[in-house]
Amino acid sequence: MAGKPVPQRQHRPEVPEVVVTRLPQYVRILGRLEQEGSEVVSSQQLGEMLQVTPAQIRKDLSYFGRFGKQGRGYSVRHLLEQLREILGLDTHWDVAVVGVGRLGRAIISYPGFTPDGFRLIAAFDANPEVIGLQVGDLTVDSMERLEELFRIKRIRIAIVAVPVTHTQAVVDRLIECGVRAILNYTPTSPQVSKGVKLRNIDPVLSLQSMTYYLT
Amino acid sequence: MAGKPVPQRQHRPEVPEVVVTRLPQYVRILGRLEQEGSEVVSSQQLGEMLQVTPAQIRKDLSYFGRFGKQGRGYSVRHLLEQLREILGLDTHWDVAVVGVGRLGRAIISYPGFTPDGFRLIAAFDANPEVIGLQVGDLTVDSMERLEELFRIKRIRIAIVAVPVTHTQAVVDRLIECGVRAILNYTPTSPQVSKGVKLRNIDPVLSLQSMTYYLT
DNA sequence: CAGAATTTGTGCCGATTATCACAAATGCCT
DNA sequence: AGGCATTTGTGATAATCGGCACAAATTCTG
Repeated sequence: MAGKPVPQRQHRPEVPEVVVTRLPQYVRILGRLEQEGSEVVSSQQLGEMLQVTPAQIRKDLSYFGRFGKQGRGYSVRHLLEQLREILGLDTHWDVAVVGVGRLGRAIISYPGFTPDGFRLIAAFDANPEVIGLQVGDLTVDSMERLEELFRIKRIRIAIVAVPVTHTQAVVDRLIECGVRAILNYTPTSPQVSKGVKLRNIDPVLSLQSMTYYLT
Repeated sequence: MAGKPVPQRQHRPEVPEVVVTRLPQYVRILGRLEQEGSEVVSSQQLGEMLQVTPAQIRKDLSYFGRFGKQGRGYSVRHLLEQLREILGLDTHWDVAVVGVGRLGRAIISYPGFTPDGFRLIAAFDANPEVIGLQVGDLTVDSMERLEELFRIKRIRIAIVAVPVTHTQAVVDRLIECGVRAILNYTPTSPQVSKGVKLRNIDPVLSLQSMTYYLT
């Protein structure tokens, strides 16, 4: 009866998921350093900037190779390049938004995804009043065209911002047509099959866990 | 020289922070169950709904007391009540938003905070074109009134959605006038002093950690 | 060029976190 | 009432994760 929850499959089983979640932060800092013209950086310096121990940074990086030089540190440009490749950020990713309510519109209009290599190329909604609307530089498609377009355009990443009652159904449809990464803005954590990655953006949960410390 | 990163202070040192972050999820599910009229629930059932092991739920709850009944489970209503009290969700919290750009406006208009007991009662921006504007049912105040209003209204929770370059300065000002919990929407992780809680909402980092598994 | 100063990569260990497994308590059924 | 089925709370154990500390490699300094 139980149905013990199965842990999410690891892409490369030897790399813990926590490590993977830290890599983008390294990428971001390195990007900033490169902008500023830094050529070399030590785990010490990175650690101060990110508020983690230098040892952790070195250990994290060691899962993927040996990028540093003893006595010197890491080449900013080289490490950045390597990490971007490891994370698959050396190419552009096509992303579609499902649900174009207030939240969906804000997401589409948010200019922060594009510079990081994520291209919003489609948006879907069930509401006839929204379908056909121009939002940002996207035209909202009907939910009926979802399967068709995801398949044709080979979209692997979706952002979900539908009403909470529809979340699971939408997620199921997305997975069915090849989506492997879902950024979920609804206040639920839908079930996803093995091999599908899910990240929840849930500001209310964040607030509610902080109030504990305010009492 | 290092400056070893100090771990954030624990409110009740014996309760791990991971446990606290799970409690709001329990609250949410229990709320739904109460709505549906369930009177009793077992850790087994809760675990299935949340995709965690029943043992974890029981262990988590055991940090705060003994809420269940052997052979029966937990009273939905009672457990919900207790958890809401533990998290400080039995009262309303006043919250202010700093930064009323596109993102700030979306946050203010988002209807999801209010039902969970968070009242957005003020909004601030530095841009003269935005100050005085009506957003939702708030009027945007000047940044110059920030200290004044936070102090008078005893606001302890702030949502930050300012340009990334201003984040640290704004956070410092907020802490200076008594804010103890910050929900940060900017793509940085500002430094906060001991005793101040910070949660970052950073969808780009989430996307970037998922692409690792798509390669 | 020799010695001092850095800094990496990693084996090892300690801390934290999750899970197991079972005694004790309760409810249910006949 | 008695036996069986459930389910909690928790001590013990296992798995995961973070950090120390040091050899090896490199740079710097005079």
